[in-house]
Amino acid sequence: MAVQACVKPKMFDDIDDDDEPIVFKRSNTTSRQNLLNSEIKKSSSQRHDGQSGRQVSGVHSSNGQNSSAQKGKTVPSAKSSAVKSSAAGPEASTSSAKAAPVKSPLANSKGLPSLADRSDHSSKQNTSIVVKQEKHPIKQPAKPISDSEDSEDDKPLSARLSAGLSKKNSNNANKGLSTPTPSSSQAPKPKIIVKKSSEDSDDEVPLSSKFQMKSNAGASASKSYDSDGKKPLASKLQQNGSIMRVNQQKSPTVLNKRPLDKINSSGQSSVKKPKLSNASQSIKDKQVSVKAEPKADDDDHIPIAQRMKKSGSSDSKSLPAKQKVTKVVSSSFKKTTKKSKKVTKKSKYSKSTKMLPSSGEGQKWNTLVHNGVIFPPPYKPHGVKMLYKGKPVDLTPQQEEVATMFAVMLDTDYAKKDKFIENFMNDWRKILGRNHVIQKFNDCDFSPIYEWHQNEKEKKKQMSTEEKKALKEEKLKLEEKYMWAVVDGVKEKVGNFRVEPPGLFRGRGEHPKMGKLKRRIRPNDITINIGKNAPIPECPIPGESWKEVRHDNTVTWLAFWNDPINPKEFKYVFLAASSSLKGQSDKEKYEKARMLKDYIQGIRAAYTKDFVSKDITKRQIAVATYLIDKLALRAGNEKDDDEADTVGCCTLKVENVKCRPPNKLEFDFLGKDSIRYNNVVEVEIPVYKAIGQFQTGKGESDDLFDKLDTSKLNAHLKELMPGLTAKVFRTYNASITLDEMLSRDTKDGNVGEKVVVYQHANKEVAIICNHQRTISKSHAAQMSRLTEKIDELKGILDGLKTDLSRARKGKPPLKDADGKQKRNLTPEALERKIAQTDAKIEKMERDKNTKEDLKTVALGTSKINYLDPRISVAWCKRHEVPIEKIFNKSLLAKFAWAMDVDPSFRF
DNA sequence: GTTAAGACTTGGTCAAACTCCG
DNA sequence: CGGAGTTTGACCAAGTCTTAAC
Repeated sequence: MAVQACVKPKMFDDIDDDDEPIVFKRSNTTSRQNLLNSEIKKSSSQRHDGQSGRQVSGVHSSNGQNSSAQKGKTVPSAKSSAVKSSAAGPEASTSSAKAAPVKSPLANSKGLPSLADRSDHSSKQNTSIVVKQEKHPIKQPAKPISDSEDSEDDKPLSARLSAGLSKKNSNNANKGLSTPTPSSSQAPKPKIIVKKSSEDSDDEVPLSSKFQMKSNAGASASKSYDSDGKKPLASKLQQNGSIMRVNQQKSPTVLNKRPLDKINSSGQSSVKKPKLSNASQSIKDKQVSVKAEPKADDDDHIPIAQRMKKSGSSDSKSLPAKQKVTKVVSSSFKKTTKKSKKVTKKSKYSKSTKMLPSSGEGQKWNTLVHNGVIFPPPYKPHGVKMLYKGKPVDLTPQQEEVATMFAVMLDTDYAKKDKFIENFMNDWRKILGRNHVIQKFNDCDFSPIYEWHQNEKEKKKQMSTEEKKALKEEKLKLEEKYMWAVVDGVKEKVGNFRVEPPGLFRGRGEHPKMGKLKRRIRPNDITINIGKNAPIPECPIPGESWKEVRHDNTVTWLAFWNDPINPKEFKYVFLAASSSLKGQSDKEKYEKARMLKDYIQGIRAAYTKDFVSKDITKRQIAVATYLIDKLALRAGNEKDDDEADTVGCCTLKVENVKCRPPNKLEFDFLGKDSIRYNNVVEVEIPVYKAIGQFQTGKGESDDLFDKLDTSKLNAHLKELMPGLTAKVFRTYNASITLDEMLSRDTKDGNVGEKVVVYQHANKEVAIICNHQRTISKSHAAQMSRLTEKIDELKGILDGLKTDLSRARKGKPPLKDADGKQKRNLTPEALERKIAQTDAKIEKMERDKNTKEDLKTVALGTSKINYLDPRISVAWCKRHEVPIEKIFNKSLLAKFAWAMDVDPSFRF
């Protein structure tokens, strides 16, 4: 039973072979196994969860481990899946089937992206440690077709399916690199590894990711499906927000949550090690240990709501029926697990733990090796002279550099803003010197530089493909060493290893500092954080040196410098999103949100009660919490005067909320990034009244919640549930909405139709979170082009219909627009053509509507930050939708930790 | 209890890369 | 092959939240 351990050795090969896309499928067998695996995993991972992965294996995260195990078992099923698919769903199968063949060829060449990669990595890594390996090939069934990604939402477009195949194969590519190292826990000595990796190129696959695919996963835990559990907030739905909300309402539920019951069932005591659910658990544990022992026991002070949950909470999920099945097995596994765990533990347990404060110290890593950061190249003067009062002006390179920064922005809105110009001129004047000929902005003519720049851009564009490629390779060569770090022996991608180049600050909204010169950052501005025994990165600029070198393993940053615009703030260099460090905290974030599911009822009941509390502070907290819950508002920290004037819940001003009798509220304010939030919502009468009370006697620009700020609010939330803060509600509401919509709206159908359901849910979440994007400049043109095309098709359709009726009477078709005689077709052929044209028109209209519909909605943000990827992965497995249709390459890498979730997982 | 510092997540934009289509 | 359209990923700003300091 080494199960946990890890490794999955050579999957790579296997995978490669297949190349096919991965479809998740679940078969009974599989599921069982999954369960098992999951259990295992859980136990192991969970517990340490934080650390789990890495430590244990040394290499990867827990996932890895599991995966291996699973793989073995799983495989069979997987394979079958392919087959099955056909059997299974009529339509679906077709698509998949089709796809598969096609793809494979491609695949070979490139390899499957994500999966392959992952596997690869894993294998390598594992090696080191390895415990068991089984390899099996997991195969992946058919590849998906990529559908066209269209985004259509609502409509069933059958069409889309067809589209595509393609696309994404390319992704992959990477392969190997991984070099994983063994390392593990303690020993830090990685270097070797590092290098290797670089070779590989790219892969981005995070180690952790590697595994994945399997189907299984923590079944037990996951299971919860409950319908009851989720309770939707009625709220969201209800809103009708003017913005665009759909109105749906789901009121239902909420009422009771099953929590209690379920929870209990699980039986926690035993839980401890064996299966923790994950993060949440870990969190709990930590807390407990740290501060709280007491807590656990005494609930007294804990709010009711909380208490309910206490016990079971996280585990609750696990319990359900499914387990039973598994159980037997599981038990045995557990044992194993445990053992292994122990081992593991030793090594790492302490280590990585996440950041939860409680757990002792927040150590994030044991060894950290990296090469520092790379600086932008020095400025190269172009010598193009700008005009001042119509005459060319000589500028020093430094002066020219700043002038050029402005010149290249001539065609942006920034260049037209007074504040921007003022700040720019102030900083530029400092460089020009007091007596410089250039004094007034209005006498400046930057156009020669602007044109020079446009010209350069054009030249670049005109370069041949080879030239571009060569340039790219050169850059890669230069940057390669900075792209990776080795954390506890595992090679991980670095996120932003390039130091920000100098430029003019582009604040969003009406930022008081826009246009200020963001000066060049030098080594002397940079603090490096690296393992104690690791070699200190060489400073890339000869003759200069780092400001400081630290060895702080309680933080995750590799380097930082003070923001030149706001010296009190820092710019950090972190690992990429695909790293296991980030993955772990991501997972913890979602586990916390899932925990909220068990408390939410109590919390809602509590704040509802406080809407009429005599204590005004309580009332404000209640109403604010309600708004955060129902409208997914952000907390709203206080801001300084030298920042854009935006607000969140706690900083709402009286003028931002208008009461619309009888019980509606209109919100209108600028939120994060100065994105406008404008929504009319129907609220409970007590809330409506309370808002009115908060407004009375205040001026328009006074704070609506004068007794409140985010720290008070969060302190209160923490009393309701451990670790609860305002932002958790956004995550919770987004994920629960996705989960519910998917389970409610997914119908039998082909892959394309299912993807539409997903996109529709995704859009709903984006609307709830107010994720907007600016309408593309060419939107109007694109729309009218679509309309034109549709009209053209309609004209053709009419012509065909005329021809058809003539043909039926035995007459020849009319001449076409050019006066040429058309071919004489049979009525049947014409009918066929008419049907085709009809379908085409329909699809285009759907596309057009979708496009209009989504012109201001950004779907990506919620997918990246708010939707628990396990919901998507499990849904894909349940419905045989290839995960690649939902997640692109980078998302697959980022969510590697979620890939082995059990198909029955529900948020 | 407030403020400040510090660390990390969230978010929109834009240009490059890629896909589609004629 | 070329251009329009779409998607991706880099970029870096702007939030949230915790903890340390007064």
